[in-house]
Amino acid sequence: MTASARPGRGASVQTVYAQLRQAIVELALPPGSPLDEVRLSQQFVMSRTPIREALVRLAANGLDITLPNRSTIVSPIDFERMPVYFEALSLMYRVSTRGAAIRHEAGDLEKIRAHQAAYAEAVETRDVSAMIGTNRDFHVTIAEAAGNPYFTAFFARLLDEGRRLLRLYYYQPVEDHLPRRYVDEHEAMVSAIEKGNAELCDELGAAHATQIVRRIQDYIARDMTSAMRLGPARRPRPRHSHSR
Amino acid sequence: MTASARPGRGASVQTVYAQLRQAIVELALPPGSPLDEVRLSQQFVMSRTPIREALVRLAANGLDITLPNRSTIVSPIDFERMPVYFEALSLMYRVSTRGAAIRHEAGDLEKIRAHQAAYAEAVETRDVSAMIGTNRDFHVTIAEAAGNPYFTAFFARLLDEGRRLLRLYYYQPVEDHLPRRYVDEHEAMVSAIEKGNAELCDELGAAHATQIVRRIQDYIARDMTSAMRLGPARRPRPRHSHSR
DNA sequence: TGTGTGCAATCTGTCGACAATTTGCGCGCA
DNA sequence: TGCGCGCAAATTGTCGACAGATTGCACACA
Repeated sequence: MTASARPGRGASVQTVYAQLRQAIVELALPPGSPLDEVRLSQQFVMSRTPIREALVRLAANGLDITLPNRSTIVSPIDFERMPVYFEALSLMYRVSTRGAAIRHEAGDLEKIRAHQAAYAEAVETRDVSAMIGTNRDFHVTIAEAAGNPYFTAFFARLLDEGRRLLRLYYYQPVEDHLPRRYVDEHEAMVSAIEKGNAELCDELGAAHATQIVRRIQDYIARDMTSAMRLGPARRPRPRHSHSR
Repeated sequence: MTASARPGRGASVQTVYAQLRQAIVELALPPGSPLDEVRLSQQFVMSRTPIREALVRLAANGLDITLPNRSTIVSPIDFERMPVYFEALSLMYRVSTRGAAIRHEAGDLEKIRAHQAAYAEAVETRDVSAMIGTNRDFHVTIAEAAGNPYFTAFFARLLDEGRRLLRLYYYQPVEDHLPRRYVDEHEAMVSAIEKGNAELCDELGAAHATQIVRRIQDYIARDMTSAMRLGPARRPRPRHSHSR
């Protein structure tokens, strides 16, 4: 989030956009926190104009919300939306994997396998940040192999929003056998794509999504029970107060 | 596209955005035409700043493309993308109609029927512009009834992009029996939604999309044969030169 | 006459400043 | 002490201007 070397003409907006995006999806900027234009124009050493443009582009991707005549804020995580979020995610898992099975071309599998290897390594080294990032890249690359830019863009947007959820819940207890299970599921997907088995890909995508949903439900449930043990007077989890 | 009454603080951007969007989807601004900031700031009577912000937001919705250090242009229609476009559109027809069958609530059907009636009237009066607009509203309202904002936003974006295609091909010969057929198909969809028959909705959505694809394919084929009759020396359709 | 170079016009990217709106605080009043 | 009003600070929306980049034209040259 700190200012780096001053970029050339035209690159300022992209710099700000990329850095803010990174900070948002990695929760360095927590949901609901204000994005003050003057403060940002001081942190990055530039005028408010490119800052504003970056904020508008972030808003278009759903990463922040512009309150008219008030400060724009990092998009809150609306937990009520989680069911429909996973509905969308599940469908895109299925569609992208299925499409990749049917339409993947020479070289696609190599790229997919490369991301898969990176993910497996992140699991081995227990690098949570790398796990989340490489997992996203893995699925985006599959979507690209499916050759439908409309789906790819939509899926990438969903996955980015999902990275924030994953940071909150998914990989919290790193001492866990489940990430390895996902490595296996990914392997099965790659294998099915290579064989061109669309139906199997569809099933694997749906199962993968189901797995993730159940996983997060478990964490939320554990979360609430552990919070309840603290007594009824305290709010369940103050950290979630920014949702809405 | 002309300047209207000067709006208040904060409304300028929305005004420019809405007007440009309208002009683009209705092909008043043809694909590939440049969106000059200074010219626009003269047409609307305001500074370049709100113009730029509107252009950025349009770019985020895929309606224009910003060429660095050059003028931004209205997004070209890439005819090579049409197959994958219809793949995406077809899926969203199915998902939104299916979802509406399962999750529609009180009052949703009334809104859907209102749009359907407006569409039917547009067909009767042979108002092409109204047909395209009401058709979009009809499907967006179904998507809203399905209650998944992720799908709704994606679908709306696809339908807006589709409005340009429709203007180019779909409703060109107004003397046609097919629009009435779509009225019937819409009726069937509403009925299936009301009954909560998700599987039937899925099939109707897929059939609706297939119908539209075949229709446009017919027009393109007719287009090319009629162009070929002009002789081999002339390019098939100069109007398509802006694609890519 | 065709081609390469250089200049001028045009347009975008960025900046600093002003105006309008919102927000928070302090004050008066019951 | 609690509540409402009004002012001041802070922040956004908009503006005009300057600098850098690109494009097109004119001109020189072969």
